[in-house]
This record gives sequence, C-alpha cells and structure tokens, in this order.
Amino acid sequence: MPRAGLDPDVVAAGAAALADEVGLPNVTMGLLAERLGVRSPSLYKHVDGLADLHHRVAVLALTELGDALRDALQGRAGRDALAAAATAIRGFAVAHPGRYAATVRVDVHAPDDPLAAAGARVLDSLAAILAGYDVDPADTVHALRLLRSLFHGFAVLEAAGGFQLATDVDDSFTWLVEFVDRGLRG
Amino acid sequence: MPRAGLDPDVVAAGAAALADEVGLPNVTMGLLAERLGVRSPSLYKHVDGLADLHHRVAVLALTELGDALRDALQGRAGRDALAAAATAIRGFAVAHPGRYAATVRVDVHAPDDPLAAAGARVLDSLAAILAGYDVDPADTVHALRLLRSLFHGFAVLEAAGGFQLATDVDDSFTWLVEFVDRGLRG
DNA sequence: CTCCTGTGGCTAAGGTTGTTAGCCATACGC
DNA sequence: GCGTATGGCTAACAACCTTAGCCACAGGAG
Repeated sequence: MPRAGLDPDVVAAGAAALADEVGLPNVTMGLLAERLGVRSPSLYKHVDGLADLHHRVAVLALTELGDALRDALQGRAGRDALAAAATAIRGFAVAHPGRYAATVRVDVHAPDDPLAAAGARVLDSLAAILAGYDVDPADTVHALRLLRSLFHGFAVLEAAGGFQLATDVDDSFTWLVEFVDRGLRG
Repeated sequence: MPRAGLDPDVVAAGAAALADEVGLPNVTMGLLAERLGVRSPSLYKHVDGLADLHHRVAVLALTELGDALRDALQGRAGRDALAAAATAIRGFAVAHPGRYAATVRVDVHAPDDPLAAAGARVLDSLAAILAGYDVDPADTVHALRLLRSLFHGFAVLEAAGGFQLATDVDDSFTWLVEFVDRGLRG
C-alpha cells in the first residue's frame, strides 16, 4: 500500500476545496479523509484537529485573498483601485464561499501566527487604496474599518442570500462603491 | 415529580440566553436541557430539533432588534436617527452576541414564516432612516443595502475581535456614522 | 369523586462525528 | 542493506443529536 503523500498544506488545500463545495460547517474529518483517499485518524498526523484545520484554511484563504487584492491594485489608484479591490473581494467570496467563511471567527494564537501576517497583507492592500485619496492620517484607521466593514458585510449578506431581489445586487454593488468614492474624495 | 412548565417560547428564550453566555455554537441540547431542569429528549416535545431551535432564536432576536430600532428611532430624523439606529444595532450585537449570531445564516422556510416578518420590521426601520434624507427612490434599495452591509459588517468584525486597537473602536464608529450621513446628504 | 385522555416528562438506544491509543509497514538515511 | 521515524491503519471512547417507547401527572367528562 503506497503512501498518500499528504502534508499539512495538502490537507488544508483539500479542506478549502471541500469547504467551497459543501460549505464550511459540513467539512467533516471523515469526508475530508475520504476525499484525500485516507481514513480520518490519519489526518491527525498532519493537522491538530478540526480547529487547527479551520485555522489553516483561514490562513490559506487570507493569503489567496491578499494575492488577489495585490493583483487587482497593480497600476490602479483612486476610484479605479477602490472598484477593483471591491470587485476582487466580492468575487473571491462568491467563488470561494467556504474559504471566505473560514476567515471569520478565527483567533490569532501565537505572536508569530501566519494568520496575522496574512491578515496584515490584506489590510496593507486596503491601506494602499486610501493612499490614492486625501484622507487625514488620523482618520486612516477609521477609513480602513469602513472599507473592511462594508466589504465584509456585503459579502456575508450576499453569501447568506440576505438580499431579496437578486437581480439588482450588481447595481447595488457599483452604487455602493461610488458612494464610498464620493465620500472619500470629501 | 412536578412538570417543568416549558413551552416553545420558554425553550427559545433559554436558548437565546445560553447563546449569549457560551456562544451560539456551544448551545447544545444537553446543556440547554440542563439549564431548563430537564433531560435533553424532553426538549423535542417543544422544539423540532437543533435547526428549529436556531430558527426560533433568530426570530426572537430579530424581533427584539426590531423593537430596539423602533424605540431608538422614535422622534428622531436625519443624522440623529442614523446615529441612534447604528448605536442600537451595535449595542444589541455587543450585549447579545449569541442572539445576533443566530440572525445570520438562517433561511425562511414557509411563506408565512415569522422570521420574514421580523426581518421586514428591521428593514422598515432602516427605510425610515432614509426617509429623512433626500434619496432618489430608485436608489433606496441600494442605500438600504449600504446600511445593512455596513452595520452588519461592523458588528461581525467587532464581535469577532477583528479590530486591533480596541480603544479606538468607538471613535471609528462615530466617524463611520458621520461618513454615511455626509454621503446621504449628497 | 372517579375515570380517561393527552401532554410532557423519562430511560434506553442508535447513528454520526471528533479524537486518542496503539499497531505495523513503508520510505529514507547511514 | 539495515534501522528508524513517519504515516498509514483498526479499535475504541466520548459527546452529541435524535428516535422510540414508557409512564405519571393534570384537567375535564360523566
């Protein structure tokens, strides 16, 4: 019987893919193991239980989201940058609902937790958007929280099916980006 | 052995209180039953399983939130109304994290689901805020979604401990309300 | 007052899932 | 080529949700 060639990253990637398919709460050790061609106790050789698995998926997701944001912001500034970032986040949440869900409700454990670094990279991208506007440095942290809250809230509500008239959601999204752009330009 | 005097509402109220204390995911049938002085199978005489329990907690929470909003908006308009509503939502989410968490990720089952009515009442309150501004009727739905996304995102991030410098969160909140007020005034 | 019925408790039991313990074979370093 | 750590496995346990089926109490009918 050949070995399956697993390691923590492969397991986390499998969990992320599975979460996108069946929803994060339905990612079970047994199901993931089956998907990886292995029995569930074997996963514990690579991952320290379900909580650790969620943590790793969160790191993976935030890293991917950070990459997507960085790509989207290349060579853009001001309103273009804002729109591109918003679209990137929304697109990520829609295309990878399981991964995105994992980014909520996770705690940083150690001071050198890679989750903190991945999160910081995402924040850096959002801060780069603000650089294109004339925001009072004292208000930067507030504006950052505005962007986070708004994008995150929109993503969560859309993922949960919280908006009724599904057809208008795209319109609402662009309207919302415009609203923020106007507000940030003062 | 005297009867415990339970009914669906009492069970849901107990679940809500328990959720606020230990977190919604940690509300287990056994724990709730113990809290109510009963064994877990007895709960099934009043409630149709854990999913139904979550549903009922969501209805209860949305109803309470709707009441809080209605109270907060009494006799206020424009920026005062906006600030009062925002504070009410945030206060509710902070004071009742378990209840608030239950309002996310719930589905309306029947057309006469009380959840839909409770949610509609909350939306009505938000719509009432917009009445105090000069919003193009065609944009009302977008502005509503702005408010929902922003308030909800802020509440989720704050509840998840997503903001680092905890001391500035109040400042960010008022800054954010001002930002929206300015934007809505055009 | 007595009986009858339905409601709301209970114990017992089964299925699923997370997790640990302990075994054994494989792949790699010397 | 051999030893050793690694990465599979089976077995087993605990927690939880849920169902089945029993029994006692409460309240109304006669």
